[in-house]
Amino acid sequence: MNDERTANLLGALALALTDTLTEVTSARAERGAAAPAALVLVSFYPGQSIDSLARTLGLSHSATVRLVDRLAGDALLDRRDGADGRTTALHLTRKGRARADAILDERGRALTGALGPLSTEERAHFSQLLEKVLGALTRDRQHADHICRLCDERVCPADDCPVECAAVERGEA
Amino acid sequence: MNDERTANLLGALALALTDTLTEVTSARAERGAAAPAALVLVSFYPGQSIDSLARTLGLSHSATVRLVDRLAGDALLDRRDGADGRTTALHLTRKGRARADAILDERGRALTGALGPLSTEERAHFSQLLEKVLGALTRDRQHADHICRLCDERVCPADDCPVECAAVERGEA
DNA sequence: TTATATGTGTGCAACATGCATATATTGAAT
DNA sequence: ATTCAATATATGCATGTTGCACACATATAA
Repeated sequence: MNDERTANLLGALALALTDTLTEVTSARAERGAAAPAALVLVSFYPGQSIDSLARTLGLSHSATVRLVDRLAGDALLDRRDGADGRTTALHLTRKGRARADAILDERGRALTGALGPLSTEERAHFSQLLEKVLGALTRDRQHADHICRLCDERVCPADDCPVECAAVERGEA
Repeated sequence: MNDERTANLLGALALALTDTLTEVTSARAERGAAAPAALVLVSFYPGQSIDSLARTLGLSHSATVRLVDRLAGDALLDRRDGADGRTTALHLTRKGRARADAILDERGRALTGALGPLSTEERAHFSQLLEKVLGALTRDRQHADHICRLCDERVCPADDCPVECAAVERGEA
């Protein structure tokens, strides 16, 4: 077989899917490319600080402050007092939670649709292959969080996630 | 099996790969996210007009004019006279060709690396599954070109490309 | 010849982003 | 207890990419 061609197909699929997902998720939070991920992350990890969010998003601190400004301006999230006097605890509003859910639903719909042409057996095998590739790709904890920044942890819990598991392994070593 | 989880893994992989590929390719043409694709497209389809490039990139016309300005300013491509008096024919300079090659090489390296954990048999199967998903994803000719905007046609010629083939099928219908 | 469509380029404003910096709070060392 | 470095948040500013509206040139059709 031609590995280079397989690699190229993989690249094309990644690009095509990311295009679609960006389109679909950004439509629900029109505040830049990172906005949907921010909502999803705060939804699953409420009380998170801006700095922690910045690291997971892969944005600078100041860019994240501005992003939070915009989302708070849209009444999608609140800044509350953190345990530490310096930190801010981010929480979604009711409206923000609805947006986060919509983002995850649309994303899930698009991705499930992409699996449409595969049979049940093929999907099972595809899943195994995806797990292998994903696990090997993961560099460390922070990278893992970044990769999973748009993941739906309702259907893919952390203890069963190949990316999370790889991060834990790397962390122990 | 859990389809939603498989879908989620697919989304995570697409995101992780696109992050890496964007990083790797943008490092060779630091003129915005679309710059690497522009170089690759002009490399495989020299003489192309700005409008055609804009449609394939999915950018507005004016944004593409500016992108071409920047790339020409970096001496990566030339504007020549087109057959039509209105159109510009885009051609890469020697330097631009070298960049396009570097972009494709780095992209290929990253993607081939991602396939590392798979056995020969697994890669062959993976390839088949990717083809099915990609083909079904393709909407029309223009979408096909957009999906393949960073593809290495040296290793994945159009007559053997599932995306191209799907576009042709759709076009005939 | 006139009207319409197509292709290119520019003025302008909007937007997201990073760097440098200011300020406040925490924790550790003296 | 005081001082100093580290941490967290926020802001001023500059940069870079983008789209819209528009101007202009060229081609095509009526």
